[in-house]
Amino acid sequence: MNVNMLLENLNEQQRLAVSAPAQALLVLAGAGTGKTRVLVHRIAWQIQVLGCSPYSILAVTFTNKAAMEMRGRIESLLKMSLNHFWIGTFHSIAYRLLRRHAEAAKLPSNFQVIDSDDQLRLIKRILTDLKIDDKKWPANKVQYFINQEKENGQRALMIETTDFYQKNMQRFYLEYQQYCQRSGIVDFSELLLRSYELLRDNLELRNHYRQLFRQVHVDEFQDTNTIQYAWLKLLTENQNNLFIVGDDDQSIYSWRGAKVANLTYFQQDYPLHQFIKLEQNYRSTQAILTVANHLISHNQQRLGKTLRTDLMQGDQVNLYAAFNEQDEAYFVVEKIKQAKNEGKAFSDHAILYRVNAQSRLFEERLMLEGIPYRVYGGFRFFERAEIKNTVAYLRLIANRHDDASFERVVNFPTRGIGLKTLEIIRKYALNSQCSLWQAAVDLISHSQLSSRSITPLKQFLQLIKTLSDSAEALILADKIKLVIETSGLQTYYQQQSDAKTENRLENLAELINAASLFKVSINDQDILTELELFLNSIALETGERYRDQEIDCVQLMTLHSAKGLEFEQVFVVGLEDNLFPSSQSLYEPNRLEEERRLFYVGITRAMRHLYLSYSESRWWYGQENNSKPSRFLSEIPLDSIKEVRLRSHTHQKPALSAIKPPSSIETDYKVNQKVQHPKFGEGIILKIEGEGMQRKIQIRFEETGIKWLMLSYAKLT
DNA sequence: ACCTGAAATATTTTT
DNA sequence: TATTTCAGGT
Repeated sequence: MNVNMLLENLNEQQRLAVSAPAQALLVLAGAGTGKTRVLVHRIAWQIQVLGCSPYSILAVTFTNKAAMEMRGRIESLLKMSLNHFWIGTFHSIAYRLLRRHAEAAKLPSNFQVIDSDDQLRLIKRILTDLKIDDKKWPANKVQYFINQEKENGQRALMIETTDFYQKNMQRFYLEYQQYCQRSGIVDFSELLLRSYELLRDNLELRNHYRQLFRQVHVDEFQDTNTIQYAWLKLLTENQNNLFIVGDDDQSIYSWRGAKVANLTYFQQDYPLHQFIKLEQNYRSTQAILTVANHLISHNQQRLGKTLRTDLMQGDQVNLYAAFNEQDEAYFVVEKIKQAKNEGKAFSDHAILYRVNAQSRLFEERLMLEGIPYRVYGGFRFFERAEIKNTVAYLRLIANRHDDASFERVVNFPTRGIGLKTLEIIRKYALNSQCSLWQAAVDLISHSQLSSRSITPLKQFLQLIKTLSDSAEALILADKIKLVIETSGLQTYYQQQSDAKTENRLENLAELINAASLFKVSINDQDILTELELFLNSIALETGERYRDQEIDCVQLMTLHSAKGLEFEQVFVVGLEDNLFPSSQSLYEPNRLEEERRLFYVGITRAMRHLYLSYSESRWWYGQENNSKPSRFLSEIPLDSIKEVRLRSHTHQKPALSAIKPPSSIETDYKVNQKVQHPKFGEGIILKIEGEGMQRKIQIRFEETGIKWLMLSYAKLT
């Protein structure tokens, strides 16, 4: 391997980025411009040419998939195995840091990672213990609040507020925080916050890692949130060695706390950075890029860049107006069949939709035609109830004082331990500040339980004890097998043999399979058992990696999960107002821009052929609704799209004529004027900005507070 | 403890 | 519409 090999087949801009000296660098890379390629070659360059040790390179991504791909590509480029490379998601890197420095992070060495589902359950539990009315203070709102605060770097006691709502939320946050600390539980946002604090408060450690990492790389930087950026800054500030790749036009996670503004902050915080734009697109035809460029130019907040391609014009972008959602699915599947007959593979096709619920129609249609397909996202493997139940048993084996798991399976499968008994155990545990397990043990020995419930409870405790004893000598996969067989789960799922539960045993078998594939990293001098490591790792994984990827099948996914992927032929479906853009984003300019970026992401996934479709009516909430074509369609020049139909529906009215830009509002508004909004109610105008279609208006609503609205869409009276 | 049916509730997007 | 939660009966 020589230097030239790493630089050949790169364009000038890419080459500049790859061969730059170690310094702060921003690569603003449009869709399909070889972003990952640059990152991969850059890392290889540092190892090969600059002589960096693989351990001295940190690369962070947002998904496990991206991390795995990057690792694989570097490995095949360098032809060496880089097992303990610092490549991973923010969460998994944070986990690794905390694992190594648990004590310094003020965590018990056997701390447990919980997923958002577990987090919600825990919050519910805490709220009931506090005797809080869950109608007034819904657990998911509390969860959202806590995570949001953590992602902004705020601990409960750091929040300064006099607001009643916030005060209450703060109290719940504090309770939750204390509970987690007591029981060594770490949720997703805690991983980030805790590892930030670890580096912030620990000069020695911080310096160690600052010296270790010669360069820190971040993929999809536009998706970083406040705490992630703060963490990166701790590692790189004043060293000027942060290498970031991102695209502000593909920022689609602001609802999850991502701050596009971090791109701007980076430019301020690293004044010596180099700035490279990648605008040469290698993925899509001219026709597709024209549509993409036009669409995204409607966004106001952009750093600005335009994609170019040397590829041919290609087929026009197609638009199909379906008369209902079934017709839409029929159309898409027909097109896929046609392409297959012309020699294309099923896996060259992707159907992209706004919400997961839309997948069903396409699945039905594909199934009917006997076409293999794969749905990404949606129900995640490790979130299925049967998996979670098994995991709960495993967790109890690893740690009997895991209350969440205790609650989950103490009476599942049912063994005669009712709510009453459980209530007594909870109360006892709360009073004596001990775990539910300990409470159960104590209550039995003090014989403070009714004779009816004492036997099953004893049996349960005995079951867990026996399980952990006999599991001790077994390998991981066999441990899990033993649990499934002995706990009664297997019998339970065997008895439940309706169509829906049929897969459950298969899923359990898959869990055993996943365990047998699980590899413990040798590197970390861990005190944890293999089981504990496995349990933590599945909290951080979606289970995607254990799936079979060999089969040739049509790809179905949300627009969000399509980011980073590419397909020969792409269908973006359901392009209707209220669905895409979603009804919750229609009236707020920032959210509308994000929806537009989401559409932009969808369009730029296509290499050769792009089909857009909408339906004139759609079943929603069990009702048939007339739908309007998405306003985004009116932002694409008409001559760059071709209207298509199937031969069977020649009577259809032309689709393009239905697409009209929203009528501009003639009424003039003044500051301080009272207005009425269909969704938000009454309010007062605070500010008006912008001209024409881009005119924005700031209103204080009595109910919902201050909001920016797009005047041309706001339907004010 | 568990079953049943009615009523409420939910639909972004994910580590 | 589909799923989940809740109340009331056994």
